[in-house]
Amino acid sequence: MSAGSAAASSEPASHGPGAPTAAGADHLERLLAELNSPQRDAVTHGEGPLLVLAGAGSGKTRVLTHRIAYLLATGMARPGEILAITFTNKAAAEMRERVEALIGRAIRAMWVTTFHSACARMLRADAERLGYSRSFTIYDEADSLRMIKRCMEELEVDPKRFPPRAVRAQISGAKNRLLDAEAYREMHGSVFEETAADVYALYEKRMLEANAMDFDDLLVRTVNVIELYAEVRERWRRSFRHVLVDEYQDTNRAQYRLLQLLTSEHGNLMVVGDESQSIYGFRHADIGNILDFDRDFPEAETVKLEQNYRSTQTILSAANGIIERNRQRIEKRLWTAAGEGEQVQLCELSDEHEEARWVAAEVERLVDEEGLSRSEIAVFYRTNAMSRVLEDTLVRFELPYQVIGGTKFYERAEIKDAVAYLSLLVNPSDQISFARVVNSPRRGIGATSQGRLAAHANTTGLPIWEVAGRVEEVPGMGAAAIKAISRFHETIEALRDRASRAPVARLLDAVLHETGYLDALEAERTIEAEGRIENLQELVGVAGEFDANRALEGEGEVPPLEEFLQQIALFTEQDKLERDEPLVTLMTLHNAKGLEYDAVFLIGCEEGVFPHMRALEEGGEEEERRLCYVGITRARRRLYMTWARERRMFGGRREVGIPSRFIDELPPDLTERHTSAPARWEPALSGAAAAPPDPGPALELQTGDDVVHASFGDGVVTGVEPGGVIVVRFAGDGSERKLMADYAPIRKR
DNA sequence: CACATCTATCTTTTT
DNA sequence: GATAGATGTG
Repeated sequence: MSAGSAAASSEPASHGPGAPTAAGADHLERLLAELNSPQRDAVTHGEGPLLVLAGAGSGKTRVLTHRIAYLLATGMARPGEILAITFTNKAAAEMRERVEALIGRAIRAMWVTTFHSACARMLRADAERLGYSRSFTIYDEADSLRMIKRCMEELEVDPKRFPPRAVRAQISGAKNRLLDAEAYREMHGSVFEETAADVYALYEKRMLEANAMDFDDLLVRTVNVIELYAEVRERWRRSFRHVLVDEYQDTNRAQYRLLQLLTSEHGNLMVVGDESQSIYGFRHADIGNILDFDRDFPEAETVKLEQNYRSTQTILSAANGIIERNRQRIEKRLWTAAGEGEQVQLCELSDEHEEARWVAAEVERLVDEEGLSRSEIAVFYRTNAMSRVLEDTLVRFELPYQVIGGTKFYERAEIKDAVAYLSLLVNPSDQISFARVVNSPRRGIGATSQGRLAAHANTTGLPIWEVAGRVEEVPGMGAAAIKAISRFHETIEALRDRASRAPVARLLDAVLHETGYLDALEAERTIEAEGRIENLQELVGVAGEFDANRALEGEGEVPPLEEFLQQIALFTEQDKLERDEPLVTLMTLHNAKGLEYDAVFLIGCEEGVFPHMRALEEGGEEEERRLCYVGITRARRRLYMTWARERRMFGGRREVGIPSRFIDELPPDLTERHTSAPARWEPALSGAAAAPPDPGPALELQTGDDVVHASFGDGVVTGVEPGGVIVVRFAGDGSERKLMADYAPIRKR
C-alpha cells in the first residue's frame, strides 16, 4: 500500500520506469514474480504501442491488471491518466477490483469501463457541441427500431418491401464504418440502399430532435466531436496518456478510429486480444483491426501468450485441431503444463428432448458422483431459443439453474415503461419514451390522438412535450383527448419538479404511484401482473442500491437520475451472472466468452444449427469455427458435445440433424463417442470415424405389436394415440396402460 | 378507442 | 410457440 501511494504521488515520468524507492522496488518485484516470461515482457513494456496476442486462458486479464499496476508503481502514469476498456461492465468492475487489490488502495480517478460507457461519459461533457443536450437519452435496439419504423411511415416506405430491421442493419453498418447518410448514399446505389439512405437521413434528424442516441451513435458522435474540435481532442489526449483495450479482436472501425484519435500522439496503446476469438463480425467488429495492428502501428511490439492455465491438454488439442482450419489467423498453439485429462465426450441423441435429458442426467452424475458444484457446470448453445427444452428438463430433474441472456430484465415491457417515464422526466424531447408511456396505463389517448401530436410536433419542429403542453393548438384534437393529455402533462410536470433533487428510488416510486401505473397493474389481479409488480419492485431496489452507492462515493457533476439512466441503458446480462448460489449456467456461445467452467456441454452440434445456416450463407464459416473454439476453451476439465438426429425448429418442422462439421474436425484420438440406443448409452469405438447410425429415434409401434416393458413385462399394443402415446395391454396382470412411446422403458419383441 | 382474435414470420449471435 | 401487425367487434 505504501508503494502504491508513493508512486501515485510522484510526478508522471515522461520516460520509462524511473528509479523506484526501496519499497517500490520490492513491490515491483512481487508484481513481476507472478508472471511467466512473455507475460512479464508485456507488463514491463515501455512506451509506444503493444499488441498482446493472448490465447484462451493464457492470463490476459492478469497481464492487463499487472500492466496497470506496473504503470502506477513505476510512476509511468497517474491513475487519472489511464483509460482501460473492456467488453462488459462486469469485466470492468473485476479489472478495477483486481488492480486495486494489486496496489492496495482504491483508484477512483482511473477510467475502467466499456467503450460505450466511456463514450457516453465523454459525450456528457461535449454533446452540446453537436446540438444534443447533455441529458440525451440512450435508445436500445428496440427503441431505435421504433424510431426507424416511424421514419419509414413518414416517408411512406412500404415495410413489406423494405423490412425495418434490414434498414436498421444498413444504417448501423454505415455508422460503424463512420459513414453519414450522404456518404452512405454516394457509396451505394440499389433501390433498397437508396431507400435506406433516405430513412437514414430522416432518422438522424429525428434522433437529434428527440435528443436521443443509439448504441452506434455513442461511438460515432464521440469520434465526431473529437475530430471536429481540437480542444476536445487535446483534453482527452492529455487525460488518457495510457490506453489499454481488452478483447481487441471485437473492436469495429469506429472504435479503432477512436483509439487512433486518442493515442496517435503518444502512441501508448496496449491492446490485448485473440483473433481466434473474434465472434462479433456480424455486429461489424473488424478482425482486421487485430490482424493488421502491426501494420497500423509500425513501431508496435508484439507479445504472444500461448501457455494456458485453464484447461487440460486434451481440451486444448481439440481446440487447436478446430481453429487450425481457419485461414484468417495468426499462428499460435496453446499448451499447458497440466496433464492430458479426460477425453472429449461426443454424444449422439435421437432428438432435442433426449439431448436435454442426457445432459441433465450427466450433470446430476457429475454433481453426485464426481463432486462437482453446479456452479462449475455450464451448457452452451448457439441460439437462445434452444434453452427452452433444456430448462423444462432441468426443472423436471430439480436441478437449479440460471439462464444468462434471452429475455432480459431491462427489455421487459413494465421495466421499459418505468424507464421511459424516467427518461421523459430528464429529456422532454424523447418521442419514443413519450409514445411508450402516454397511454400506459390507459388514459384514453389512442393511436389517432398520438398521431396528431406527433404530426404536429414534426411540422412545427417543437419537442413533443411542448406540443403536449398546448394540446388545444393541435389541429383536429378531440375534447376528450385534450383533457386526457393535459392531465398526463400535469402529472409528469409535477414529477419533474422533484426529479433533480430526490433520490432515484423515491422518484421512481412516486412515478409508479402517481401515474397510476401500479394501480392499473394491481387492478388486473392476474399472476402475470403480480410478476410485473415484482419486477418493478426489483427495479426500485436497483435504484435504491444506486442511490446508496452514490451517497457513499459522493455526488458527481451529473444529476443522479441522468447517471442512473445511462448506467442501466448500458447494462448487460453478463453483469448479473451469479456465482454464489450453486446454479448450473445456461447461455449462448456468445455470452460464454471470457468465462470458464470445470465442465462444459456444447449442445446442438448439428449442421445448420451450429454452424448456423444463416451464418454460413453469409460466408461466416470461420467465425462459426471461432465460436466453437471459444466454447471449447471455456472448459477446464470436461467437455461434452452433443447433437440430435432430429430437432424441432420453430414449434413444428422436424429437421434432420447431421453432425456438425466441427465434430468431424476434432482429432479422433481425443474423443469418445456415444450413441443413443433406445434404453442406454453404450460407449462406441473410441475415435471411430462415424458411429453407425442407430435404428432411428423412438421405436415405431403399431397396434398389434408385441412389446416388452422393463417392469410390466410382456404386452401387446392395443392403440396408438397422437402425441406419441401408445396403449399397451400387459399379459402379466391383464391391465391396459397408456405410455409415452419415446420415454417408456419398452422395446419391440 | 379498447380489446379480442387471427395471421405471418420468425431465430443467429449483442455492446 | 411467441410475438407483432392486421383485422374485426363491442
